[in-house]
Amino acid sequence: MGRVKRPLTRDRVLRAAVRVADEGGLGALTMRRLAEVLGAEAMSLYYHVRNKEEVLDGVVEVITSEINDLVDKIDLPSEGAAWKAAVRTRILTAREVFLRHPWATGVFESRTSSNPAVLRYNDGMVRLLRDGGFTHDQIHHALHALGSRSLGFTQELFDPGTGPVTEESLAALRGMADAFPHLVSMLTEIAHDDPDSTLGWCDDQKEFEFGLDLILDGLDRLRA
Amino acid sequence: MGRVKRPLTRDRVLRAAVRVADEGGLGALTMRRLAEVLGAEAMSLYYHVRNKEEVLDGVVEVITSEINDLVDKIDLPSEGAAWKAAVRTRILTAREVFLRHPWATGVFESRTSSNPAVLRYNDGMVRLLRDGGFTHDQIHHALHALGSRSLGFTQELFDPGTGPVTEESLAALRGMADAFPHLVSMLTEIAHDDPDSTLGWCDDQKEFEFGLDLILDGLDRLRA
DNA sequence: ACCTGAACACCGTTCAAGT
DNA sequence: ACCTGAACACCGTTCAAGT
Repeated sequence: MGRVKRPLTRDRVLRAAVRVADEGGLGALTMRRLAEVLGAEAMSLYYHVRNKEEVLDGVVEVITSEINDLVDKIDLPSEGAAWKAAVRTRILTAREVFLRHPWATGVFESRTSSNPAVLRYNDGMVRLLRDGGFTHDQIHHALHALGSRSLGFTQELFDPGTGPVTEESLAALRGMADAFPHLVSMLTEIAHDDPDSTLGWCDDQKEFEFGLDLILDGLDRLRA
Repeated sequence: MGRVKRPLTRDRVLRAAVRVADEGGLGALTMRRLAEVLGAEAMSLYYHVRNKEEVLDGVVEVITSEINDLVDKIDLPSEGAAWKAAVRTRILTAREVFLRHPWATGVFESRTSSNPAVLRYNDGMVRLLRDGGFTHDQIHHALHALGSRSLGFTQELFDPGTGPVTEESLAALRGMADAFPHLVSMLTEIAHDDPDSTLGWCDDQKEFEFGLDLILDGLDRLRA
């Protein structure tokens, strides 16, 4: 934060990009704003990165490195049946990083990046599954089946509302009973079972773990 | 495509938006280009939609309606154990629509939309799972576990390359053996097993079905 | 009610020029 | 080698004005 103007580097640019997005969301991450926080002009950035795409690729690298730093510290057995707990912990640890940088999932989704950090993360995943006794072919399928869950986040399309369950939202729900009877039945029952839910309609973490365990259990059954 | 200038409507605007993206990708979908194909000025669009966000929300609605038209025609038993085949067919049918509009997954990912079309799709999904004997609570978990897979697409982060397996790509792979030993071992074995693969490293459809079946089998085991 | 022209505030990026 | 000022081509959007 000092007033002294350190020279720009690719690394400083990318770390600043994460900081800008942390503070103002992905929309705040413009080349001009990025230069501003670095005490430089927008055009100076182009000496260190080719274009904005490269900044976003770099952001993926920075975030994934943060994940790697955390998962590298995990010291759990992974031989045989222990693979599952090891992979589960790895993924839930990675997830913590996305909870700190909620805007980052969108960046990961927008590119199929295979930078060194992501490759290293996947390499560790292959190792754990290998320890579990899976064949290379099974591991390949497993990584595809996990998709973004492997890094700790999911794309939710079913979102019955993020706010808390209120009298208004319940009334709105009743109004849709004719058009979407099965959906409304389900949601009213869920709201009724947990009327004081301060978490809103769903507990993201619980749902993530449910889906993750479903897949891990399924994989475990495939082991030789 | 007659020369006659029909009046703009919200519906015409949204359908044109899908057409523009089909032809030039999501990047081509600008308000100015959209107006152009409709034979109007960009500013005229704002009489029918609030802003570009609403155009994108509308695109989700149009695409999901296309999906609903297809899945509504499916006539399969869904009582008891038959639920699985019914859901599987529904999802793979929805997937066909995204294969026709590959740019659309990005739009779905960028918003948690609950427009009427998406609600209707989910309503049908709840019905099928209900027929299968699941409780409302289980169905709720199931929809979260499926995530975007419920609509027929996944977010792939593990992508070892889209091109075909060539001598160059294999050489590049060998160069990474020190840094990512487990990953490289896996990929070389996969390439070796299927050396003439014209599909490239992975068959997207096969991987999608593998992951889908893993989840559906897992859910089936939860039924009362 | 429906559409438009001109204008504004913002992008990412190029290029020639500075030190 | 590193940084910058001015400028360009493009956005989405506002607003007053047309029919």
